[in-house]
Amino acid sequence: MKNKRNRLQIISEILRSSVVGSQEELLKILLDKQCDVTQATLSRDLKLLKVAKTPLSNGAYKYILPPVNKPLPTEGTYNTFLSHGAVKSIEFSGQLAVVKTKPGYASAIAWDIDNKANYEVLGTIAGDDTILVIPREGVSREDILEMLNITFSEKD
Amino acid sequence: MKNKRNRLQIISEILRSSVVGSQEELLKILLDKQCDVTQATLSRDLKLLKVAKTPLSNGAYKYILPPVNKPLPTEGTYNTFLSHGAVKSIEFSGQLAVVKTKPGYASAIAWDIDNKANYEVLGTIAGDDTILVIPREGVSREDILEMLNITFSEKD
DNA sequence: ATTTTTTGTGCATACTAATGCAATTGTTGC
DNA sequence: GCAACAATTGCATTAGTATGCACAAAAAAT
Repeated sequence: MKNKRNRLQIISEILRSSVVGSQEELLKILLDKQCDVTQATLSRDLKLLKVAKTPLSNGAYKYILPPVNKPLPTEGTYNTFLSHGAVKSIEFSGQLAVVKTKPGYASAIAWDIDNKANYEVLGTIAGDDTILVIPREGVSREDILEMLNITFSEKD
Repeated sequence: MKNKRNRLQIISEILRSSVVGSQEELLKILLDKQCDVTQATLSRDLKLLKVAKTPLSNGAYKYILPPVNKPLPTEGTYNTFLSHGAVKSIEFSGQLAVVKTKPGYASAIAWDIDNKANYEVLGTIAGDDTILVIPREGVSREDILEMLNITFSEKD
């Protein structure tokens, strides 16, 4: 077990900067960079990174990273979302989440959520002090909370 | 050789409206819709449509259509809704549909939907670039897509 | 109309990716 | 330190996907 996090980092850099069409191919590139793993591990890594394999116009395939590569499952950032000055509460009902903000802040916060949330959120609709968050199917309440905490854990 | 173009259209509606994780799975859904093809053909279709297979947070996989910014492989009278200049995407979660538009366009498009959709839609709520569409009970996702395509197929 | 070319498809198979299992290594709490 | 547990990986295998080839159907050319 060399260093997984480092390897994931290297993989993202490779995928961001070149066209890789198969795991075997990526395997060789990694070997050159002193990362000696098997295809099995690579498959798991790519799953973790949510890398998609997509067809190109030229008939080949390419692995692509998800649009906004969020900080991966980093540890302990709790309640940072609720610590955000403008956010008052978040509650769930059924599949939906409702975020309450200070008056006037809803659109701004909603915009942040829209732009920083990658997979979990389908869309948001903001009033003046209320945001309706529509999670993607299969996304749990915990997933949403975690996403919000990570999203709002730095600066802003 | 039934009708390739029609099949591609059906495939994209299926992929837009549900989570499909393998070609075999898609094959079965297509069979229900009187599209009887083999996995080989499906693989070619997906390549043509540039459909990517991507891992989800929940550990499963999903085929996803490319973002609708480029001219789809020849377009007839299909996908007219998504071809609408201001409409960026439509996705579903649970009973709800979420339409993304260019900034500022949501209300206008929502108004169109409200007024032109008779039975299928109970109502819409629009933010700035997001519309929440609430379908009537018993209306399927594909019904919604079809309704939108028809609704937006003329002048507008 | 007949030939030629292009397109669409299935079949079989090669290729590629995902994963159950077990072994190993790292972590945590006594 | 040591037991208990969690994380990471390889191996072997299965599951899943892509494609060469051949043929049929459609379209285009003559």
